[in-house]
Amino acid sequence: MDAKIIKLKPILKKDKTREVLLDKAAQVFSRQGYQSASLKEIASAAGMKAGSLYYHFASKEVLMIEVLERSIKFISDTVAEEIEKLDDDYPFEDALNAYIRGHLTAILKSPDYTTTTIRNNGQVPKSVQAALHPKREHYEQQWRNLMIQGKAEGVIRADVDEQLLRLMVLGCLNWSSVWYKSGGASIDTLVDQYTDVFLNGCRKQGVK
Amino acid sequence: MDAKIIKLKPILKKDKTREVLLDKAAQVFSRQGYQSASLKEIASAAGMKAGSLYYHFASKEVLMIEVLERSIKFISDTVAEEIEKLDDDYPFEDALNAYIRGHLTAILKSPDYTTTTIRNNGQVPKSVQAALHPKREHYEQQWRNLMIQGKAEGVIRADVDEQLLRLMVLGCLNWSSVWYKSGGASIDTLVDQYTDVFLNGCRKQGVK
DNA sequence: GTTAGAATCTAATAGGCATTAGAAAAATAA
DNA sequence: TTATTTTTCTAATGCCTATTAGATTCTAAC
Repeated sequence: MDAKIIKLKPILKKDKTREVLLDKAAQVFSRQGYQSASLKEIASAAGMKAGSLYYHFASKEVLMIEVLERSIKFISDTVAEEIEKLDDDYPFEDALNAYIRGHLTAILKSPDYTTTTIRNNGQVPKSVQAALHPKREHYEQQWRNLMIQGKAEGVIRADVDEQLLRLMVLGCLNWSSVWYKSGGASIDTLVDQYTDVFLNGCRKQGVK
Repeated sequence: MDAKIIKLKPILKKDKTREVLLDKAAQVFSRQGYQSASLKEIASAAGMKAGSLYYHFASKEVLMIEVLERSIKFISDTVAEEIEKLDDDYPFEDALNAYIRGHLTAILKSPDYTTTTIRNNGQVPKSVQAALHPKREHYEQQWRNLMIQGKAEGVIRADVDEQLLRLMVLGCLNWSSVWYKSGGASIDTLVDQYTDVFLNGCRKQGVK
């Protein structure tokens, strides 16, 4: 209780190993799903035995929670980056495009973490679901605010329910991770068509 | 090898039990996912022991395959019903509405079977996935044809990719099963807004 | 080189799982 | 009733699982 009050540089190997474990866990969870992913497989992908994993994470659940937290943060951050690229006083159309671009980029470019979030939506223990709820809710609120902006600006038609619209867009985006294969259409192509169709519809003007 | 050539009425209890088992399996699979659904739970929901299940189904995989086959057939049939309600020479817009109504009705009104299909998309053994592929493909082809009709009629804009459009709509519909709670918005409300937004967009005419 | 702590491994626990073979029971037919 | 077939149960198989405690090895500071 005297000297050595300051303990600096606890840069341990531990932290790096944690990163590797989380990455491998995301990989395995996203491909196999929570239940059928085994700690043995995750550990061995990180070059260690299953038991050693418990030095870094208290349980499989805790590991999953951390993967999912990172996933949500990553999506949220990517959206924020896109928003920051806009000028101030951006109109709703630009904001929508930025949200779509951010969410889709995050999902499709780093699928390990984000696919874990999307695929394991309902199949994860309730305790995990509960732990994630606040962050999930916070991100969803941003989308709600976006729709409110659209209504406030008078861009979104009055007879379009903005809650449903939000769920339409997000469903469309999330489902992309189910079918998207890199090498096909570019993400930009998706973003532009999604924005265009949601704003203007697929129908040619002047028809009927 | 003489008389008794005709064996009629093999109406056994077996067939009814199979039905019950399939229904309960759909319920459990849809809620827990393939891997974490246990045959013990399915069997006990049908009032029997896990071992007895093997009198009716050769394996867990076979059981899952049959559930999924029924699910696809159910969705496909429901869509077909909606199409039959239309007059002959229906325009693309009506067909789109019928497809959306059929698919969504099937998904949301009988969620046990259909949610199994949607939730377990990537988390099921490859053998199961392979067994289902033909029926899945056949149903998807109907949607492709719908989009081709829209293009042929000149209703869908030239700069809208019809493959992407199909994936947008289906993603939007399928994702509904993730968030939809009976008691909220009616299915008809969803159908109408989905059709409207995909055809016309959410943007008010004349803005900008 | 000694020592302390960090990181990993070994080996065991306890439990769940799908699956199977044969006994038992239930339903049906004679 | 008896005989036969259909259906279910029992009990065991072997395998895989998450988790734990303690021994072991590795790392870094002195």
